Amino acid sequence: MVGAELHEIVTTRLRAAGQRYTPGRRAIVERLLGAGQPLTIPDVLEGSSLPQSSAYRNLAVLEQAGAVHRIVTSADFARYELAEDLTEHHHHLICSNCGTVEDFTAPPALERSLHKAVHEVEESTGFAAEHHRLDLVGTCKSCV
Amino acid sequence: MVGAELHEIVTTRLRAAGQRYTPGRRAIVERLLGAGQPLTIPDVLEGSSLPQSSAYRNLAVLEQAGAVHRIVTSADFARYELAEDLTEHHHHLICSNCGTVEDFTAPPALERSLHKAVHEVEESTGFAAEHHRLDLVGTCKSCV
DNA sequence: TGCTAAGTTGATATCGATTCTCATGTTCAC
DNA sequence: GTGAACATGAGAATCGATATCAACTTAGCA
Ligand SMILES: [Zn+2]
Ligand SMILES: [Zn+2]
Ligand SMILES: [Zn+2]
Ligand SMILES: [Zn+2]
Repeated sequence: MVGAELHEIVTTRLRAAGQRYTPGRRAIVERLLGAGQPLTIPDVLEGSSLPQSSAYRNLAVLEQAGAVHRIVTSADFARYELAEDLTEHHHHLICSNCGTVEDFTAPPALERSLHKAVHEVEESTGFAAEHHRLDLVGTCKSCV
Repeated sequence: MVGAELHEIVTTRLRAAGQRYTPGRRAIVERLLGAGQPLTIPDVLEGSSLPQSSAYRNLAVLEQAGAVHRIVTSADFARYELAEDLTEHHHHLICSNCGTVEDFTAPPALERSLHKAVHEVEESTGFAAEHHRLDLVGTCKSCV
């Protein structure tokens, strides 16, 4: 997905939610796009003149519109990334020491196995799964 | 795992952390054992005379001692369950509507596939995984 | 059984990430 | 251009969770 295309999709999704794609929102989306990993609010604000309250509000709006996904861990701050259908399906490596979150892509065989299991669980429990979430919790490279 | 055995293990773990297995802590462990699904603090307090501050403190102590596991979702309250090695390895069905969390056990083939993938990811990224976490997010049976 | 150190309790105060408020600024539609 | 609707940003408010601290229990020893 190239940048221009991304912004068009975000525009469409915001419109559908009765909202506008303002420069502040675009700045947030671009920062998330450039980061390549989920960012906290302080990360998003760093070196920017964006007010904190606007960052919180706009990330919430973008999440409601389906353009951004919020990741909550046991760390102090939540993290945000572009919605999966704007990037690609992936999972997370969560460092229990420093709190950083990295992306990783699971082997196709595992994804197939997952989809099959999701189906089985739906059948047997009556739970309607919207998506699966797989995290590996441990220690990241830079925390040794 | 039968109750008596469980309490012995909890006692041991608390001792190792320099703490005691008091009646209040035991009451919490028994409630978690009886529930069979992760409970919020209000759930734990319901119909009990346990003060809120003690519940928070003791659940934190039990978590540090490795007897209890804390689950954080996007719902208002965190949830607590007995540590996996006191029950059995399992995963969670998270209702995005009402916030409840149910346990489910993944098919052995999936767990094998997972372990293999975890190993591969560790090799390729340098991340040291302590455990994996698989959640299905969707709508529970009672939320239709 | 007393004694003391260490741990625990519970009411309350405090914290801090996030959300809410509202007056002002901006944008879109007609 | 005008008005309605939406967005902004500074600050206040919210609220789950944590810290505080004096009073209470317990464990271990003499
Ligand atoms: Zn780390
Ligand atoms: Zn997947
Ligand atoms: Zn539900
Ligand atoms: Zn598993």
